[in-house]
Amino acid sequence: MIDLNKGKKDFTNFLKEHGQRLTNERSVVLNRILSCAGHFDPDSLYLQIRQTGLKVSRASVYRTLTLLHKSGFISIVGKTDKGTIYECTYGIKHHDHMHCIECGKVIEFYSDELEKLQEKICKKQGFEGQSHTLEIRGYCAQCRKNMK
Amino acid sequence: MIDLNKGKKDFTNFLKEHGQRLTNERSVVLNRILSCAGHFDPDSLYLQIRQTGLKVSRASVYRTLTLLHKSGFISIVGKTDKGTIYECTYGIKHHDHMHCIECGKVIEFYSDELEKLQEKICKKQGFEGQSHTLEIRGYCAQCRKNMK
DNA sequence: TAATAATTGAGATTGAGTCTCAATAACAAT
DNA sequence: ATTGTTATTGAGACTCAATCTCAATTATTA
Repeated sequence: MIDLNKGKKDFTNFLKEHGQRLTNERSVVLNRILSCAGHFDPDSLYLQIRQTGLKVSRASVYRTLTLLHKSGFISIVGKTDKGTIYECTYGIKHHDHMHCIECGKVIEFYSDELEKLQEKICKKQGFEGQSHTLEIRGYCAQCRKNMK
Repeated sequence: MIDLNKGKKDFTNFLKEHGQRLTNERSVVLNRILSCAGHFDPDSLYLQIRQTGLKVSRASVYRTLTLLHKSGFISIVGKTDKGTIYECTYGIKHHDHMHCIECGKVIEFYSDELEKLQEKICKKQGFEGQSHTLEIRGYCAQCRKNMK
């Protein structure tokens, strides 16, 4: 379970470092995101917040998402015709994915060696990596067996 | 160098399989994409085509890009405030991407070490990798400089 | 050549996301 | 606490990439 208070504190610190303030509106958005892990898009988030009776404008939701993105609390998973899809990455252990083309199974994996190699590659370019997405598509062990 | 004729033939085949036709407009767009490798966005592509004196409407450019995407000739690298960024993947050697959160710049890179490590990781899982996508998000050298 | 079906283009339309700016809220200093 | 300073908010206007419309056009099939 994610520690809401720690989240709030960490976000406040990030804001302070940039001469910005933790307002009620930002707090509302942050809480909503931390408490319902998973993917979301800005407009749905806005509607959800409004449904709970809280008042945060669309503009503020968008502005807060930009801040949360820059601070690394959330990351962009992709963009669809319904808009940007974000996911909460705060307090979530990073992992990558293998995706079986045959059966659709998704295997999560983590490799420290891989992480370090990526860092090394970034450094070479003067690039400061914040997050990444790696998806390997292919055939899982089970499906490979079945093919033979 | 990319074989324009082979490209045309392959695209025609794809279209035929879907009961569609290779028109002059589609041909113009295809040629433009195959002959200038690299990243591009739909509107710039449209303007480039118009500059050469050829007449293809914006709508057709967008429609053709959708087709080329579905047929695997091009793939989406990312989205910026200037629109979707595509890249030609037909006959192009594989590479991965770094995406600057600040300015939207996309840096291509290739690391043999990385490819081999991924293979090794797959093997451990009994997974047979066919293709992959890696996007590292963060800040490019230029933007990091500007931040200071 | 005629019939059929896909395609085009100009401009209207959509919709995610941004911007404006006066009103308001948070913070720092006294 | 009060005041001054500065960041933030919200409603709605605005932007602009992308899609849709539909009559005119073009490619294919019979």
